[in-house]
Amino acid sequence: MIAHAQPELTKNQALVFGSLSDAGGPLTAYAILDLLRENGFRAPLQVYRALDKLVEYGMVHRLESLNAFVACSHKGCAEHGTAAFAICENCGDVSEFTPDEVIKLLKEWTQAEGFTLARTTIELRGTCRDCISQPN
Amino acid sequence: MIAHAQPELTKNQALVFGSLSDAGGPLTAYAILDLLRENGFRAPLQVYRALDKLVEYGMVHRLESLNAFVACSHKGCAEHGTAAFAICENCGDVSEFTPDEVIKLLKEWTQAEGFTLARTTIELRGTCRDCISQPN
DNA sequence: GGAAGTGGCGTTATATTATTACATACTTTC
DNA sequence: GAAAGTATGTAATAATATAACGCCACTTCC
Ligand SMILES: [Zn+2]
Ligand SMILES: [Zn+2]
Ligand SMILES: [Zn+2]
Ligand SMILES: [Zn+2]
Repeated sequence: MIAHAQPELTKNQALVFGSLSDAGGPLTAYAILDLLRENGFRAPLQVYRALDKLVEYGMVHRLESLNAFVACSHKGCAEHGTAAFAICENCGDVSEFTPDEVIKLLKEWTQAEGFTLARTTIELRGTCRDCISQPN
Repeated sequence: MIAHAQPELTKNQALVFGSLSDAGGPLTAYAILDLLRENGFRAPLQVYRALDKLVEYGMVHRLESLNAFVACSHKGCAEHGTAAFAICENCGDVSEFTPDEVIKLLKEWTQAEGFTLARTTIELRGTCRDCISQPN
């Protein structure tokens, strides 16, 4: 949908994206900061500035209900339609998916309302299959 | 969907709900606190505790992408299905709606995934009809 | 009545998340 | 080389949210 070529990342952007990719799940900005202190990071703004760009490039998604960030789950972060997220409140796992039919319905609603849609947040909170089947 | 009888509100809950109803739009917890200082409010917890209950009762909704709260737009706050919100980034207006078909599709996804859904956040950001037609 | 439990409230302090402001450095463009 | 644009570093602060403690009112159970 949003067509971004895979951009050259600056040093800080690459470090932040690496942290998120390695984590394999959501991290808060301050968690990233702590991970990157050994790489010379000293202040939150270094993280937030990189995150702003990475989100703009579509390589990282912001989870509004967690105030956290997660690397896009797609290979090479190819551009894709609006994403939705299922967040397990037990283990913290986040599943990204692309509910095209849902997006289509929401777009129809906005068009009927005359609302110009810029950005859509869809976040499901609950318990993932693994946590249900393995109650610890 | 969620069946809550209209509960008796405590004094603080009534004050907070009144602020949100009067505002006719979203307020942050600290904005509510400032509004209620003349009513004796002194600390954020007084607001947050009331908001927790009001959200639990379904009378107030939390807007995750704004870190703000809004009174339910339904008369008497009758229980209703999962709500979605269209938020105008120009004028701040928030429209609450109940996209039942969207919710149905999302539920189908969660059932297929074995994900036990507890709570759904759907927030659309953009520009409302009025702000489009009256560009200031 | 008294003990124990529950829920709301008030207050202080603190934690967490995010931005403002200003200075420096480097690159691209003309 | 000047100008503009972009990335960076740093300190300070703003904005959002919770922890911890004690008090009071009320209920329930013996
Ligand atoms: Zn993605
Ligand atoms: Zn889980
Ligand atoms: Zn509602
Ligand atoms: Zn508007």
